[in-house]
Amino acid sequence: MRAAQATIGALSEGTGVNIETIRYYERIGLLPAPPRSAGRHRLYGDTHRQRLIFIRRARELGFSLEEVRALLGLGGGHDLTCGEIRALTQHHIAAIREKVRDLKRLERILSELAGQCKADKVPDCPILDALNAATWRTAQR
Amino acid sequence: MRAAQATIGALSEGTGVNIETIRYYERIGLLPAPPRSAGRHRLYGDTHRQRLIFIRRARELGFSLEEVRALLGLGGGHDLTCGEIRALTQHHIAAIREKVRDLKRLERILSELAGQCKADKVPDCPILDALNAATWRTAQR
DNA sequence: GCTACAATCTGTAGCGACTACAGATGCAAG
DNA sequence: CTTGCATCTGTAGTCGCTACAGATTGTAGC
Repeated sequence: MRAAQATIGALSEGTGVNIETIRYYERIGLLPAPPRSAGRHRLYGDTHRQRLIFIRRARELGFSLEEVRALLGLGGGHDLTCGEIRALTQHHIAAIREKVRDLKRLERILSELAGQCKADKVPDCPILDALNAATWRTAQR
Repeated sequence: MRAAQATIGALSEGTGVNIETIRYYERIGLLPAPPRSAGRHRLYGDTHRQRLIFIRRARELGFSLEEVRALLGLGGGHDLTCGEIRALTQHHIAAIREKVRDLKRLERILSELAGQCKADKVPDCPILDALNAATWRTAQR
């Protein structure tokens, strides 16, 4: 383990998290405030780096910042049990599946509309027509 | 055609667009300001209703408000050609496909992690373990 | 030591697309 | 006329950052 003391720039470089975002995470209490240099510059150690990487990975998996907060055990005293984390995850999976369904339906509709465009030869645009007439109608939300 | 003059509440009811959202669309110039009653209440006609439904449908298809503005021909004088609209649409389709791919990858990873949870019997949580160790790593963005 | 110049600091405002108030009016039924 | 809902304007909040401005600090070359 090298670099026990990293500046915010080095941490950003090393984790792939934007500098502004790191400060933002500190402000909202996700990342603990690190010690400072004589001139008030932040100096991060390995625990901070690991925590930040954890946050980034959880974000990549689609957890919201509030959920990350819960996963980190910052939510009012007690850590989540494994069962609670599993429930949270499965809730996510369901949401993702629904979103995939929605997007696929959208893609199909848009593809059909685009397919009706005969390369600038038609007088009026079938896509605008569809937006005005809407025989397709997406499901109610 | 009934109800040549609808209040904002009736319009909202009839189109499925929130009252606040209707006022918001007016404020940003997507929906023209309607005439008012003696007491400054908005009174909408059929053209407004049709326009609002057009906006809602375009939004349902994933067009941004700026794109809707373009589709409506509000973007600085000239309307979009059919070819431009088609290009816009196909750009969307590509973006949607990419999002679907990302979400499916996410779903697969989360499902695998959730599957490793053996219903509260294991000592430590495999999901948290994964967030800390991250052998899976999602692709760089 | 001095001078550049880069990095970091704090604080605030902006993004998209709404949503949620507060506090003041208007309107329609009984 | 009163009651109570609808609507009005204006502003602030949401989420997860991102982008400044303007002031300091850290560092490398001379």
